[in-house]
Amino acid sequence: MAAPKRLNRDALISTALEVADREGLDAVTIRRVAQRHDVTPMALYRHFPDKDGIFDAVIERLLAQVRLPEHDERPWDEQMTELLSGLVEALRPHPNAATLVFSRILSSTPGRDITERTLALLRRSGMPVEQAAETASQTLSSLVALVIAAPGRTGGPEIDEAAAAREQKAALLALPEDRYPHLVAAADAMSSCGSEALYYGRGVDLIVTGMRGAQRPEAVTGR
Amino acid sequence: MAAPKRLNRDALISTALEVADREGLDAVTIRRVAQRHDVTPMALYRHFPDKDGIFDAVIERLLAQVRLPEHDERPWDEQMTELLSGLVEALRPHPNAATLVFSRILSSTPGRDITERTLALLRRSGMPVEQAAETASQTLSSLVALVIAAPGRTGGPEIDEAAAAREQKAALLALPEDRYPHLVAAADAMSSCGSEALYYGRGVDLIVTGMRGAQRPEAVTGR
DNA sequence: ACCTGAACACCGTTCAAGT
DNA sequence: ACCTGAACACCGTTCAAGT
Repeated sequence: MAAPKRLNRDALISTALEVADREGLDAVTIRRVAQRHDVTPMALYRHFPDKDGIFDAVIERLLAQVRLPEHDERPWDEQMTELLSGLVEALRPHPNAATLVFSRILSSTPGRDITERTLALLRRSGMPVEQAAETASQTLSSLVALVIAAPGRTGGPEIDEAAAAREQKAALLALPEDRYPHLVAAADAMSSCGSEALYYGRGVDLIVTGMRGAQRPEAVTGR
Repeated sequence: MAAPKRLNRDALISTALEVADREGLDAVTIRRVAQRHDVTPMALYRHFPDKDGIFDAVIERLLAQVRLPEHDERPWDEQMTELLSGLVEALRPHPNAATLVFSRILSSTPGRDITERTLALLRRSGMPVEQAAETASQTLSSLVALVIAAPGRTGGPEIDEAAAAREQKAALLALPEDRYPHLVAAADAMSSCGSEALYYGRGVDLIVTGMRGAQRPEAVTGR
């Protein structure tokens, strides 16, 4: 008879994600995840090839939450906005884990689906294949960056987020005002999101507007 | 008499950066850097408070290379393009280290200078302070993302870059064409930069065009 | 099939010395 | 002032076993 398996892959992924959310990516260790399940570190190797495999699974889960917009006759930029907003929504709750997406979009199935759709919409907008590929790549990584570097985030363990934001703000306000007038004036907005909805809404708009501009060559400056 | 100091802070930073470039960020360890200078790990603690201090110094050096454009009467978007291109040029040779920039732009002097100038140009474009702060934050992190996730980069140790690109391309070409028609068609462009100059030039344009669009409300869709 | 246990080659960092 | 040495509490991972 098979031994009753005590370990569950999905639960392990959840634990890894929780640890990442609460204490940062560096706190996610095989030994720590194992401990939370009252199991030897080596037990995890039944479910993942190695530590990176755990991260792969975490990202796959996050990206799988993204719902692709229905195929319909709406303008491409409207659908693009919906698609990209979906990606942002999926990553927002997990800014620490988001870093892992950079190297993994094309190696997970849901990531490939998102990329495929982005490419499709860019092609529909009139872009040649090569430029669409470049733009898709730039776009998706930029959105990940938006989540990682959202004002108020330190990138660290994030024990007390509000305190970190206050500290950040104080540091900016303490800057010499003659050298950093704008940084001092924007201390508040640079150290915490007034409205996350607005921050991400505008972030997506920045990109989509840039895409639209690429379709109107006269708007592009070049270098 | 003071003992002749064998260790040099700048040289240590160079070593850290070299290791990062060649073998990835994870390969940068205090012990490894120390070993390259024929010194005990503890010797480094004379020059840096801890490991993170080494990373801080690495990023400070990279960002210090960015030359801010002269103050002149050219249009804001032209100056912005120059500024952002300068940042990209500084980071391009060090994609592995670039990840560290996210959490450090505002905590290094050159990073603050870059951010201050970005804010100034956005304000000059007509943006209100809060939006300028948001946009500056989004812009700078997006450019970092461009470097980190440039087609052809795996994010890993990068032993053989060309081989990794070929492998990536083969993986894309092996995808089912009915489900991923665009991904298959764009396999080449998704797995390596045809022209890095074009990739980064268009990347900067994407952002700057997005900024211009924020000044023309009718171009913004919203959500 | 699923998990354990001991071991190996690494980490960052503290503390107490040496010269 | 500058560096060493031993030690501590961690890592990921291999190998060989237990049930």
